[in-house]
Amino acid sequence: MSLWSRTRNAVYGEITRTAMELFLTRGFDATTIDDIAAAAGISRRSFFRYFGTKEDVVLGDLAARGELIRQALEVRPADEDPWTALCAALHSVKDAAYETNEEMLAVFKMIHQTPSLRARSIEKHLQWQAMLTPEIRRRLGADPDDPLDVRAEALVASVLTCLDVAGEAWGRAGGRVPLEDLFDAAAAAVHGRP
Amino acid sequence: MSLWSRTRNAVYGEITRTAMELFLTRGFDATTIDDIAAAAGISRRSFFRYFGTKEDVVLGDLAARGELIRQALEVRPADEDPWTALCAALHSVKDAAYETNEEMLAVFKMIHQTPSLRARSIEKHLQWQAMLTPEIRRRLGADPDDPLDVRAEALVASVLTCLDVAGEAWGRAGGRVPLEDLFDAAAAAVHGRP
DNA sequence: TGTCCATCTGGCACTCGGTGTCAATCAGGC
DNA sequence: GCCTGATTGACACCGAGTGCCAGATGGACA
Repeated sequence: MSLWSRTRNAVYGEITRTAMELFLTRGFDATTIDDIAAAAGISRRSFFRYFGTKEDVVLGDLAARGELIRQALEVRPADEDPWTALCAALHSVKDAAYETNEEMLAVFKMIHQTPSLRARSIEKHLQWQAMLTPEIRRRLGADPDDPLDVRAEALVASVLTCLDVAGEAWGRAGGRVPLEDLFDAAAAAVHGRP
Repeated sequence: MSLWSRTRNAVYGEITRTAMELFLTRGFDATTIDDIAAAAGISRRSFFRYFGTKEDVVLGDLAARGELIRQALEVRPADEDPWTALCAALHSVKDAAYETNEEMLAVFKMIHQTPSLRARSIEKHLQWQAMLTPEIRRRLGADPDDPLDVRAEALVASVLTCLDVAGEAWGRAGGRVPLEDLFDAAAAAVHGRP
C-alpha cells in the first residue's frame, strides 16, 4: 500500500464524510458540488476525480455489494430452488456501511425522497440483476444467451424489487421493524408460501 | 376546442415527430435540445414549455397509461386473486402509441440502451405502482396506510418488474415473439405455477 | 542527493440540461 | 378598435459534468 493510495483513500473518506454531512443537513439537491469541494478543502475538479457523479457519493459502493451477493449466491446448495437461494444470498449480505441505525435510516429516506438518487439506486439494482442472472440461468438449466428465456431475469429482478419495496417500507416505518422481516414478507407475498 | 389548444396540440405533435426522428437516427444522447428546437422551428425555451425534460418526449404519456391500467384493474372481478387481476389488467392495455411494430421496437431498444431513459422509464413505473397499490391493498383487505404491510407494494412492483423484463427481452429478441407471451412467461416464473 | 517519470492537483473554458425573467406578439371577447 | 390573457423568443443564469494544460508532488534510480 503506497502512500499515494493511502492518501487517496483518506481523501476519499474525507469527501464522503463531508458530503454526507451536508446532504443530511441541507438536503441532497440543495448541496452543490462547489459546497462539497469547499467544505472538503479540494477543488471542484478534484471532486470529479474521486466520484463520477454527485449521486455516487451516496450510492458509491453499491456495485461492490453486488459482487458480494453474487458470491453468496454461488455458495448456496446446488439443489436449492432459485428463489430461495436468491433470498438467502440477499440475507447473508448486511449493510455494513452505516455506523448507526439512525444514519442508515436518514440515508434511506433521502434516497427514496430524491428522484435523481432513486433513479441511480435503481440503476445499481439493474447492475446487480445483470451480475446475478447468469448464475440463476445456470441453476435453471437455461441457455445462457437465449433472449426468449426470461425466467432467470424475472426471478432476479423480482427478488431485487422485493428488496427495494422492503427498503422503502422500512424507511417509511422509521426503522421500527427489521428490514429482513419486511423483505421476507414481500418475498412471501410474491412467490406464494407463507 | 379553441384555436389556442389546437395549435398547441399541433406544435406538440410536430416537436415529438421531429425529435423522435433525430433520436432514432443520431441517438438520444447525441441529440441536443438545440438540435430539436432548430429542426422543429421553435426556440429552445419553447421546447421546455411543451416538455419538462428531454426524456419526456420519448416517455411522455406513460403516466396516462398508468391511469388506464388502474381502471382496467378496478373492473376485474372482486374475487379474483390480486396477481391474476394485475396480470389481466396489464394485458388489457396495449401500446397504441406506436404506428408500426418496427418503430416500437426501435424505441424499446433506445430506452433500454440509454441509461437516462431507462431510469426515467422505471420512475414512471414507480408512478404506476403508486396508482395501482391502493386497489390491491383493498383487495387484500389490508389497512390502506399501514407501512408495515408490504404485500400489495410487493405484488404490484413485481408484476411491473415482469413487464419491464419482458419488454427488455422483447427488444433483445428483435420483436420475434409477442410481448404478451414473454410477460406471461416472466410472471409464471415468479409467481410459481408452470 | 539530484534527476527523471508518473501521478495528482487546480484552474480554466466549455457543453448541455434546465429555470427565471421580461418585453413583444397574438387570439378572442367587449 | 381595445383590453386581457396566453404564448413566444431572447437573454441571463445555474449546476452537473468534461477536456485540457501547467504546475506540484511523490517514487525510483543513478
